[in-house]
Amino acid sequence: MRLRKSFFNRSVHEVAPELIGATLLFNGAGGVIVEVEAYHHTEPAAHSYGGQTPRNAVMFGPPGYAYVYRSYGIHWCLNFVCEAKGSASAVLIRALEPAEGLAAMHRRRRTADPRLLCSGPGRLTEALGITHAQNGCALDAPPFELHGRTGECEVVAGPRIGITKAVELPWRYGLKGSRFLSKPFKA
DNA sequence: TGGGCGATTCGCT
DNA sequence: GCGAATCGCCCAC
Repeated sequence: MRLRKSFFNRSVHEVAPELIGATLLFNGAGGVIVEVEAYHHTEPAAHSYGGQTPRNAVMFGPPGYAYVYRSYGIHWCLNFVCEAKGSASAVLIRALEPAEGLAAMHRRRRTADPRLLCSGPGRLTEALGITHAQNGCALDAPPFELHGRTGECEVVAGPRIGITKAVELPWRYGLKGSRFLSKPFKA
């Protein structure tokens, strides 16, 4: 089932685990979401924690849109804006299991190893061809295509990766046992 | 107005 | 394991 904007108009803590097993395509390239992290404006690791700036403005807008920011001056990271307008919460998409548009993704990533295509937030945006041009784009319209998961899947949770604030919050979610995680979950 | 630092990745040791 | 690449934001001067 195709995900509409209303899917995202709920608590980020409901949406994030439900995105595991969903399918994300961009211009026909992408795959199954196997790892995400939730960020909420009330918690200091979120970009929106300190209030609205030109960079994070999309986070303060309505849910169901893409927030894309530059990480370490090099990579692009893709988020889905959640909750009601002004809540400024989002889900960071961290890893996909590649499924569609494999040739294009291998070309953009310059690797033959399928596990290096989309296993990391910077890697998956490069594989799909997502940049700041997509900041503020609707998620329920081309070139984005999002489908809800079709069957049951086992979701595991743990602490988020690569942050220095609010490190203890277990807001990283993953597909149990997936070989395409950016890092394994602690057993 | 400038220096430090971050939701990262890659290559070399 | 460690450090470099590199851009925008933020806080201290």
